[in-house]
Amino acid sequence: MGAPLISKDEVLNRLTRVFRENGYGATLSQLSQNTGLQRASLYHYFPGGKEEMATAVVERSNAVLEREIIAPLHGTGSPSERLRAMMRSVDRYFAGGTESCLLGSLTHTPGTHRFESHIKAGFTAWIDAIASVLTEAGLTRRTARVRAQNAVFAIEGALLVCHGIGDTKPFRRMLRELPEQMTAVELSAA
Amino acid sequence: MGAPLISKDEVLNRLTRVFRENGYGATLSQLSQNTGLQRASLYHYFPGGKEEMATAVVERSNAVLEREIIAPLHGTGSPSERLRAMMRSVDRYFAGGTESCLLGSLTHTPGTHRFESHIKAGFTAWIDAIASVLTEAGLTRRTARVRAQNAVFAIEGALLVCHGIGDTKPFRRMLRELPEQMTAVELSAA
DNA sequence: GTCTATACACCGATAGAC
DNA sequence: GTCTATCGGTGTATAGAC
Repeated sequence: MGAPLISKDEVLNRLTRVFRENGYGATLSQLSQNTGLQRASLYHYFPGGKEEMATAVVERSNAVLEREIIAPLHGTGSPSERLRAMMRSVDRYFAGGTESCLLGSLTHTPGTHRFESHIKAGFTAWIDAIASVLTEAGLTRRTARVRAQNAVFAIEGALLVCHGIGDTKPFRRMLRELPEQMTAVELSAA
Repeated sequence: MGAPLISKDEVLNRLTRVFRENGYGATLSQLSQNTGLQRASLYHYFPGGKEEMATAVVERSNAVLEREIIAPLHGTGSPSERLRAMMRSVDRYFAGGTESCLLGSLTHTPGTHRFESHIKAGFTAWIDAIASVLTEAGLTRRTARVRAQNAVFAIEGALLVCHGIGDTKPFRRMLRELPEQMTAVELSAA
């Protein structure tokens, strides 16, 4: 013993999986089993215990959100192409609706006041990036902001409800339909 | 001692509050504190322990959903009036976005496989009732179903995200805007 | 860097007095 | 119908050997 069994990055990957499924209610036993490390070894990597593990996970997760989901919004192509690219990333990130959102899981779990700022930062960055693209697409600032919020609500709600009813199809349908709805021209008093 | 301090219905009210906030992660200490009853007294009402408490709470909660939120959809008035009535009920039920959804909280909490059927039943009944009204409003069955799903996704997602970012205003905005969006005429290839 | 062993609090649940 | 007292199990966290 003494030689590291897996890299710290791989440890974080596995911790993330557990926190995504269980929120802050994840237990050290689960985290230990899923990493293959004993509890005491986890404390070697994270002396601050579960709180430090969750903090590391949510910070890295927000970085992934930035890189995998937000960055495509600032890429090349038309606004609606970039929105479709984001939806593909979202579909991949949530494994077609089978995997949960870490921020959502943490929001629901008790004892997560310590992560409030991370949760808020993640959701806000996502909404802001979408709003920026929609502004670029010609929508007013206010409409862009409203539709960006609605899009994130739709994704998070679909994820939750589809998990609850045990059917991921409506989640994927939603992802397909969203870009067109978001960029549609406004109807004044239909 | 011996005389009941509060009615069983009031016990259920208080248990519901705790389960809504904490999901199945609610502890007997919390349930005891919020009811004013000692743990052992809770076992008098619910010999099956926490599982029986949660079952009673979710079953009653689904009955409330049926009575307070679904029933207005089958009332009098035009379809869009009934949708607006439902949104008012939803706003009241979630206290303007400050209170959580029991079904949502249970969905996210570990150890809730026992409530899967209740969760699915609640969400499904809600979606079906909305779809029925939208069909009545002249939408095709398929469009009605899709928009009903989207409406519940939007409500649940807004509830979650608004809780995460600590601002309930987008939730209430969403409730105001939803009825018009749901009943709008379809645009073919905008 | 990994492990075994352990400390101590809280968990859900039960026994039994009044 | 309420309570105090207590059980066994598991929770997070730590000590210390190798």
